[in-house]
Amino acid sequence: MKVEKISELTTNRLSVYLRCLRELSSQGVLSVSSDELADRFHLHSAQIRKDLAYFGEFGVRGVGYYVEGLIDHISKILGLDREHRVGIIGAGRLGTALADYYHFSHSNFKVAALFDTESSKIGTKNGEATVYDFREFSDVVERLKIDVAIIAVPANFAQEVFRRVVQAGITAILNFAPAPLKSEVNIKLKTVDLTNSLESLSYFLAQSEETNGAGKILNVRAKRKRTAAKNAK
Amino acid sequence: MKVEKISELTTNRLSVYLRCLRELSSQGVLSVSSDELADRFHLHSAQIRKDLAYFGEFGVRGVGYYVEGLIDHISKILGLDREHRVGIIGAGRLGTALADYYHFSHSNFKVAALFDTESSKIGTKNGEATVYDFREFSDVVERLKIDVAIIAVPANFAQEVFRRVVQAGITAILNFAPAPLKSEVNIKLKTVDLTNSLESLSYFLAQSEETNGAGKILNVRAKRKRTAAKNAK
DNA sequence: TGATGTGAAGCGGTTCACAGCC
DNA sequence: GGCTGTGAACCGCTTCACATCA
Repeated sequence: MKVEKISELTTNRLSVYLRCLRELSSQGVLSVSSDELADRFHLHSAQIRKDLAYFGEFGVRGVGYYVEGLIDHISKILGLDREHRVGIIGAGRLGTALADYYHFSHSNFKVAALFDTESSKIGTKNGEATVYDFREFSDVVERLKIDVAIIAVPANFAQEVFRRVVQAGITAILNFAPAPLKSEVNIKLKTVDLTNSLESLSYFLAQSEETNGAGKILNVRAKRKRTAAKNAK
Repeated sequence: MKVEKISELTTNRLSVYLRCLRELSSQGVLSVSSDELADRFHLHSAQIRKDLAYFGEFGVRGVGYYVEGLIDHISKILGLDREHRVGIIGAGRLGTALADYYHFSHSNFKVAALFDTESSKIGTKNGEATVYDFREFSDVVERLKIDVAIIAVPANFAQEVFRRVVQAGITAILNFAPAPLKSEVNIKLKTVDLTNSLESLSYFLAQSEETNGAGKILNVRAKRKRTAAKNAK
């Protein structure tokens, strides 16, 4: 075990391992080797061993990892042994859908409140969570002990919402707005860009068309200079 | 310009650049340097130049990049110069929310259809898209010329849905089910794991508690061996 | 014997630094 | 002079290979 900085790639994988281990547990499996885990999600066994070894010696040589014990360890490492309370800013379609999604994914994340500025939405219920006025964000955060924020507002509001969220003392933020938020130290900001995800699929489609279809990729170098010059208008 | 394999990290960034360039364009900005772009989203300027240089010499030395021209180039590279037609499998809360989201993000992705197996949902409208019976997936895909699929079903159905989607000839798939899908060559599968995203925030919170609070990180090595042994039960 | 834990090697992506060009 | 395009250096993550231990 080292006292190195743990990469986010590692913690992401821990969360994936955990899901798998829970399934194994429900199937009554007692122990599992890194090799077995590796081919569930197509990863390398050494990677799994390294990820786990950062945090301690959880395995037993010649045997593997005991499923129940490992679940406990990973849960504790990820801080999933205690409940987190989530506030979702933006009670539009996306915000309410996320509220639902997380509500039913019976995890340690409880959606405690939604926030919006539109008066027609304020006061409505969404499952068990009420929609509050975003102008009272700080107060509600304190009262409901919210420690995680999800931003689900249009891009042009995102930076301002982010500022207010940080101001209210929230340090962990999941952002769904397609905006390049300027973050700060000691604030964990994670952006999920739904448009981006589709566009990168589009690139793949464009590539396979080119290779299946007529022209080979990028044999157009000569043209480029002219194009750039022309763009000057 | 090289004829190397382009990393997905690069294409993701291209999509981010594109959004920024469109904004600049709407502000009437004519040209922009890699340095200016770099501090919009806090990136390194060399990175931006490299990303672009993979595809051609779009810049002008001493000047920068012409905004309009670069928008055209990136759009073409990402295949956003033509429309894509999306089918969403799973007409639950998440599926319909995504349908809405993509419908209003006036991009080149048109949600052409949703799919479900629940008879109460089949035939209903969702914005402009109808919910079809998933059992007729292949037919509808062909008829509506769908080329991108979004999987928004519970985890336990995901692998089977994935199989059917591939069978119908779809090669680009965005998956929201928290399941480790086994993919194939020539199929582009991208998974967005909403639970995962929150759990990695949780790790961050757990860390900052430890450092702010009592114990320093991981001074518990000695305990570990005992714990592992005990887990054997 | 069989699987872990881990230095060392390998690899891919980012940053540096500067030649080349406008 | 200023900014791009790019080889070289750098850095961090992944994979290898093997000593270690139940």
